[in-house]
Amino acid sequence: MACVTEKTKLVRRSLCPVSISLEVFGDRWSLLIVRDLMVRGYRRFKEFQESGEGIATNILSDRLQRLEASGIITAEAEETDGRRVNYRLTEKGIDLAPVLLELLLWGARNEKTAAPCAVMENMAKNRDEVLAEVRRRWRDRDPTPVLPKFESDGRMETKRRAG
Amino acid sequence: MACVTEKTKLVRRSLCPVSISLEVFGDRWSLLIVRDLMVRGYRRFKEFQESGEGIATNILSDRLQRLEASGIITAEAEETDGRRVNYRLTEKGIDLAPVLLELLLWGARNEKTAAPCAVMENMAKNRDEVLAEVRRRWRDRDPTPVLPKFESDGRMETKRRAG
DNA sequence: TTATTCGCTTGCAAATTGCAAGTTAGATTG
DNA sequence: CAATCTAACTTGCAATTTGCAAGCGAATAA
Repeated sequence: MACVTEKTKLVRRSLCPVSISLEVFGDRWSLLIVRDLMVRGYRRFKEFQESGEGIATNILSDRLQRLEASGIITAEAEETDGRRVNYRLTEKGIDLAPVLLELLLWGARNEKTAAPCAVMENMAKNRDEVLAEVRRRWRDRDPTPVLPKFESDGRMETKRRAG
Repeated sequence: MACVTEKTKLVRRSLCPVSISLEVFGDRWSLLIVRDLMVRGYRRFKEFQESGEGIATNILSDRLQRLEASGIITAEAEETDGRRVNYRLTEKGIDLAPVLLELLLWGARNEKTAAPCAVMENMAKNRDEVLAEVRRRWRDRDPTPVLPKFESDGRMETKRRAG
């Protein structure tokens, strides 16, 4: 029982790979950031912030740090502008491509989204090609989006307390 | 702007399939429950509760309800014992098998887990067969685990506040 | 030098999770 | 039949995390 000099708490968990994976990114924001890096070609804080998902800056900052600590991304200041930080997926991070692709396909098939059906079906039929292309763009540092950004239709879903 | 008679709040989100998927199960507990149904053959509240992940009963209950509301699982009282509720993945739920499999493989490859490497490599090489088997067991209501339960090694990772 | 931009950080409120005890209904036991 | 046990939650409250919006400090532009 090591007594560590950090704020800590008793943690109980299994060593199942799914469980371990979910400890790394078992929250919605982390995988959305990975998506933005992998699929949309985003690199910078401001881009993630404006991704259309409504992430708060403190959460974004926290998640970027966690992803970096987990070895999924790296952060590097731009040489021409020291204020700018460019984030990039690591090999470990790009290895999440199949997870992201399956999430994408599941969502497109089972929920209402703005993704064109034909595009999704094509991706489902050509998983290997898609994954290879994602990896090529990552290797070549090509920021071209794999898919466009599917905006919300501008209508906000509002809910209100009864009464 | 529909005014609903429920507790609600302004929600802003994109219509990207990944984002939508993560709204359904972008928390660690939901996917762990799906794993237990899909991989371990669990059906009952008590089984999930005792899965070794340390889920609190209120969270378990809440997540089961949400998964049911999302159409991912169904809940049915047992005929021989009306206290018992059997949960089962729907077609929509079993369609998450590729997501779970990729999570499993990513975890096994990139993190320290208790999964035997040979088993994981074999699964990675035979994704289609694995997915077919998972679906067959689901269709036949065969609760045989696809994989054993990877226990924590009995040692609890404890942390304590400084001082 | 002032103004703008970038990537955070901060203070506080709201929401969610976690803990452990409690409740209710169904089943079993004696 | 009453007492006891079991299954699936529910509850009250504390701890933690998320969300909002303003603020900060460093780098760059004008």
